[in-house]
Amino acid sequence: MPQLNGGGGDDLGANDEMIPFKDEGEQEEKISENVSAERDLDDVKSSLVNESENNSSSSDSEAERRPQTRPDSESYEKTRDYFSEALRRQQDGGLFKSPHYPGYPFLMIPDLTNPYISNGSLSPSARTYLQMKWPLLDVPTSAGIKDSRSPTPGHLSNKVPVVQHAHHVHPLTPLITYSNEHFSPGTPPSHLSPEILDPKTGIPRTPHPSELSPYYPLSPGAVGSIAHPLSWFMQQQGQPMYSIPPGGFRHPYPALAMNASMSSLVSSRFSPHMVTPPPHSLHQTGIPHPAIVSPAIKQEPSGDNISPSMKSPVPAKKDEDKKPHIKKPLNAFMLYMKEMRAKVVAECTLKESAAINQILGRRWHSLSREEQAKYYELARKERQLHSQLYPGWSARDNYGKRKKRKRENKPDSKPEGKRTKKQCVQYLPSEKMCDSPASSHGSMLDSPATPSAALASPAAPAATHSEQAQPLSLTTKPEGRMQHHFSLPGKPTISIPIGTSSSQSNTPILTRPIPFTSLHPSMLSPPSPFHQAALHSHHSLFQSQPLSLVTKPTE
DNA sequence: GATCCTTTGAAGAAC
DNA sequence: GTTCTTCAAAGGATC
Repeated sequence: MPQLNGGGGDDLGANDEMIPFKDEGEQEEKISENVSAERDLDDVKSSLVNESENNSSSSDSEAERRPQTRPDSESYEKTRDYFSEALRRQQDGGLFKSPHYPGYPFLMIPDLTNPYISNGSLSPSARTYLQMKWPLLDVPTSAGIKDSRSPTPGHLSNKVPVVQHAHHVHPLTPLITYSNEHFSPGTPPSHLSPEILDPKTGIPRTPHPSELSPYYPLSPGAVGSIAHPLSWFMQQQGQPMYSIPPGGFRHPYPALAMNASMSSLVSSRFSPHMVTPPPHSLHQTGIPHPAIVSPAIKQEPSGDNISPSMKSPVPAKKDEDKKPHIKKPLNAFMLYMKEMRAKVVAECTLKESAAINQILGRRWHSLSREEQAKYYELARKERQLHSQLYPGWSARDNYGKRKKRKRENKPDSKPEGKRTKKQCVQYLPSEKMCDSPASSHGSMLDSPATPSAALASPAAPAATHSEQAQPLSLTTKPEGRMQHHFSLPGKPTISIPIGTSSSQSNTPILTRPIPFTSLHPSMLSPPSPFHQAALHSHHSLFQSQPLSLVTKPTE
């Protein structure tokens, strides 16, 4: 199970060799080539196209072309050095020395002149961090944080939910703002703002507790017993946590008494159905709170997605229907996906989530172990919090909530007839290619091959099912049904499926074509050295279908 | 409007 | 212990 050592991740990189982020030799070779980025891009594109057109002729050129997929590696290196230096300086500053969780990106505090000036004991920078990471941290004292210099944009305050974050913004984004690209110092998201503009008067006001977290399913008495998932940081910061009365309390707004980070986690993530609605389930603006009008379960058209308080008073619902749907806590990849999706979408003309997810999946594997560790840790905390909030909840509870997925019928029925799979005819992009410049901040988007996820992350689980080990995400799963296991000392075993996915057998590998030219080269991160090794070991297999856009023939 | 697709990871069931 | 299945998010595509 990919859980980080709760001890704080000191072992994240202790014993494992750190594969060089960038192969110097490779870079030198690349420099010597002195090929322009555009040409590289063209090469990559044509290579990919050729691969899909002609499977047989691409294999040996692929390895050579790999390095060319990073035409901006030099600038990336510079950027990386810059941030490394920034990190070093920041750490030298003593503010965040020796973080318990090295994976947490203390280096990504983008703006130490954040308008949210503390009136407390924290230095502005520290306060900035807290405000950014745990926007609700100062909720109880938010009235005292008012700073006329940082008026919250009204349009944001009014529409951006406090608990349910805006579209494409991960609800935990404030918690996992690993990149300053997510943070615009000038326009802090309203949910980070200590105050909210009254939509009518425009006067900043203290957020109503119900807006901060309008729902908590916890019994008041249970709240106090919950250990703060992020207490390590709270304590480290010397920031007093919200004092939760031992033995519980009877606060009209339990969320107010919940510590902040938990509040943000809970309020943004977990279903409102679990919670006794606040006295008013409408947002103070009168607009239904986005979190309350949660998407819930699409497959539950029975009205469960409406807050109980908003339902018609007619209680003629079965208990089953009333049974709240508690969603699973997000795993690390999901957290990553939520945060990075917008980026990928912004950089790419692709709109299909399936395609985006493929890119994200590949990038996920390209993340360094530290980067992944951040998400593993967040996911772990989410699970921890989830288990604390819903002690009796089991993932099994959600089984069957969705309509049965099609693949359930797949094993013996081929998908003909209804919903015939679109043949993955390669289509050359008519749309503008994804030519958005890669991030220049050394973000994950540009991350060159680094130790693969499974390899890199100490928390990475051994791939237990075939779907979980697809190191070359955009590739076709070759025929057959084999799994090759790779293991390194101290590394989780990695299963590289050389066959169809068990749960998706008979399924086209790529049921929809992905226009390669819509993929920025940086999105097609080259496989990690480990992946390359794996790839090499199965060269012949992958050679036959290196980057196929051809639908795997159904059987 | 409902479902599929696609990704990885977690959890549970089944073997 | 291993394998398999389901669900979590997202949104365009498809039925």
